Amino acid sequence: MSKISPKAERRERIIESALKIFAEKGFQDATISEISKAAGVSDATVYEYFNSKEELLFTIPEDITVETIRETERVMPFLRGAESKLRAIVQSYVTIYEQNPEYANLIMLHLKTNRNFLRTRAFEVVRDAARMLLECIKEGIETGTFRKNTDPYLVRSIILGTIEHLCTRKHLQGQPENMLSQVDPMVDLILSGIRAPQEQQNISIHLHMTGTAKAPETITIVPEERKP
Amino acid sequence: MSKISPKAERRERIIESALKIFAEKGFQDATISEISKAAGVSDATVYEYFNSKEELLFTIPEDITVETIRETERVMPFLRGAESKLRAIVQSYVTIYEQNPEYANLIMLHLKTNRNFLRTRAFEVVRDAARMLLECIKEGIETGTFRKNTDPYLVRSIILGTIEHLCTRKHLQGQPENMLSQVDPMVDLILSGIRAPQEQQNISIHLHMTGTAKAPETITIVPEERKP
Amino acid sequence: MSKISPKAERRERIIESALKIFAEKGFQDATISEISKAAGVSDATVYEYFNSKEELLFTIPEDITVETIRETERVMPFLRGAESKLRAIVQSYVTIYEQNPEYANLIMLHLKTNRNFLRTRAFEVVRDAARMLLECIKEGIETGTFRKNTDPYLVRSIILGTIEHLCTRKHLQGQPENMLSQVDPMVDLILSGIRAPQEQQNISIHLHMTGTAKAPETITIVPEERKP
Amino acid sequence: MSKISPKAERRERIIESALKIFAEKGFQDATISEISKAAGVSDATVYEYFNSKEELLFTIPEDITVETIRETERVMPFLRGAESKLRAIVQSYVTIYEQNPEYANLIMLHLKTNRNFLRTRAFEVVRDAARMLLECIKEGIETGTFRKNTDPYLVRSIILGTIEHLCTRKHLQGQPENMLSQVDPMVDLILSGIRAPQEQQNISIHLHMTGTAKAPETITIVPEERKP
DNA sequence: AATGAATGAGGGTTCATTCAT
DNA sequence: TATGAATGAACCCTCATTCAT
Repeated sequence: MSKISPKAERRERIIESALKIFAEKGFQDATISEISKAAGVSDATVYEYFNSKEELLFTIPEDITVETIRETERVMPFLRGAESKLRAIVQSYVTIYEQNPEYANLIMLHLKTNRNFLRTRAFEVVRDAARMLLECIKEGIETGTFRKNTDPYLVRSIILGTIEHLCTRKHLQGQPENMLSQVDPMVDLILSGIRAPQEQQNISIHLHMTGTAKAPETITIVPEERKP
Repeated sequence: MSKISPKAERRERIIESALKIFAEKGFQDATISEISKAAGVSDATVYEYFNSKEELLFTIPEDITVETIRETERVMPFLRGAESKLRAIVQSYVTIYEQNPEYANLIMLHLKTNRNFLRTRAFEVVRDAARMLLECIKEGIETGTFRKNTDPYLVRSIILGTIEHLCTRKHLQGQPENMLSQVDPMVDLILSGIRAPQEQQNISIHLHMTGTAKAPETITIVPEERKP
Repeated sequence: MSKISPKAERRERIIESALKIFAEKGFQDATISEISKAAGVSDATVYEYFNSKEELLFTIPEDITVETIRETERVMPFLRGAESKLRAIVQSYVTIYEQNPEYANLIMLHLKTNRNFLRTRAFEVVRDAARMLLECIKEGIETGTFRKNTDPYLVRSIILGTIEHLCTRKHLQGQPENMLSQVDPMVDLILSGIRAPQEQQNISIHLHMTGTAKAPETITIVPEERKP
Repeated sequence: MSKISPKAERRERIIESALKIFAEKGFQDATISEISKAAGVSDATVYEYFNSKEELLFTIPEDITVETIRETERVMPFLRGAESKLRAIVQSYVTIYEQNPEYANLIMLHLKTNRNFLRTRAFEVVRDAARMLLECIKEGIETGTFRKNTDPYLVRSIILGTIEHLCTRKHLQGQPENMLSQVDPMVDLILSGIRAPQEQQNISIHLHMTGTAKAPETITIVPEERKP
């Protein structure tokens, strides 16, 4: 039924070529000529669809970003508890980047540091996603899952920063090979850091002072020796 | 007594101008003309000191990076315990970036994602610093301060990623105003996430004095001395 | 009927301007700006047609060289005897240079000594022409027209060297005014130098009629058969 | 006795370096910096001795040219006959070029086609040499050694052109290996071409017609048909 | 709607030459 | 006298963008 219009298809081809080439060479070192050739159209045709090289750049992440975020948002309601949600969001982020290396490359190496990108529709979606993460952290705090004095903004920065760092590192230096395997350790670590202290960790010691002896003036607690 | 040679002084001026302008406009959008004008020299003079625009770019972080890292390394021996060291390193990183906003800008927005920068002398120093951080984490694991199953590389990524994220965010969006104030919460959070469980240190002791003896006025908990 | 495409026409104009200007100022002192202006196009347009200044330089002689050489080759089959051929070739060379002074200038003053020109398609044609000349000399030797011990390579060097010298001299010092008038004397001189001695053709015959018999009406001198 | 002044020695070093480098790379592609470095002096020092890069270029051939020409001139009076002189001059030319390959290279590839070189003191010497050659040819004509109708200018062009061609070819293409071995064949060839016809080549045939017949009115010499 | 062709605008880089020391 | 240091003046080349067809 949904016949793709040849025009939309052409547009798509241009975007794909642009993604590939921008990711490989960066915005400045990529040329329209190169992109149009890869897309099988003329330079001028690129300008039929996009007003400028930069507009083309900024259009690339739109679809994929929007799509993925929407998907994640759709899953959210089915998850219970801040921890599960947080884990799901992180998983979602990393999955996108792992499955779309060129997209990841473009975002991490070329768009994230572009001032004009901040004024972009695509970036708004990114901002939405970041907000979702923030809400989730706040929820955890409110429900008592996370420490009361947790700074949700800081936690978000830690999460996003870590993902970005891993992703950038992977694309520049080839490590880590598989980012997805890092998700659980990373989330575990952060959750450990912000989880509210659990009751069972508090030990009550009942001292029954039998006899008439004076209570000791000093109680020395000697931690068990750690075996090296 | 050590009069600064006019040549070194000129060189310094060029580097400073370049830092300012590269940070403001990025590598590609900055022109040698602009930089040379800002430094009060001619275009050709820039090329007397640096072989190319890119060499100029890569020379900028050298001094400041080297200097700061060395300083941090000098402090290390005086610190006891992985936690203190880790905190000091983070503090050191953030201090540089906080005190040299243009340098931070250049690193975070323009150099971090530059493939050629990886082959740079300045980057080697950066790598050294990252290694120092890693060693510190490993030390914490070995001495039992941190969990045995901690992945030191992941922890490092979390730390560096967070710093980078905060820094990038500050330079693109103006927040957080003061990164230094984030150091302690951030380190606390991460340490909480990787600290080995030490019941003795976290437990609440409820003394129910059921006898007739007088309650002691002071209970001193003396942790056993840690052997260095 | 065959309307010249405007593109080819533009290209032609650029080549003509380049010829003029390169001939006048030499390769290094000519600028693309100058050439493009003379051709009535922009600098960038020159680069639409030629990849570099040097490529433009090397393209210039292509057409004219190829064309003339081919023409000379076409005439060859109609000529009988090495001497006639040799004379025709020299005539052909000199005619080109006489009729295309700028081309001559470019070749003699700027291309002949250019190392990279040796790797050029145009130069291959030049080499072909030189080979044709060589073959012709060899033919003369084989057929006995020229001395057996003639070194064909030397003869060729003499011929080409002379033409080049005359041409260079004309363009630098204005003399000789008309090179074509030098062709016959030059060829005569060289032929005299390499022609096989043929006593029969040069001898004076003195007839002293001392008897009363009737003289024959025809005396046929039969040159001794030459052993191949 | 003749202590070389250190200044003259410096000057000499600069000239030698310049010869080497100009010959190797050509005038335009050689840099003063390169030359001064090779000479062990500073750029500025080069300008103490020579007013410009071009002046330096033109100064190079002076000494060697003057010296060689003078030497040849000194030998001339001891030679008898135009042929001997002509041969000596050619020999002299070729010897210089053979023994000073860099000098030959410079002259043939870089100076010979330089318009400004014509206004040079060094070129005057070259002109003198050419005049000497011309005189020698004229002498041969006057003394009857060479044909009366010989064009001395053309002969000179043939001689100089051949030498130049051989020399250029050697430096660009490596052939001929040894130019000196070409001197005799070349001179022989040219002399054969211009030598006045010798008496002994006229053969007298005495026909003794016995009988009473009338002498023939016409003797036709029919050269045998050449088989194609 | 698509494009072949053209170009304006601009930037990095080089180097002969100068001059204060 | 020698030079380290500085630079003015150019030039080649690139490419995003436009526009007539």
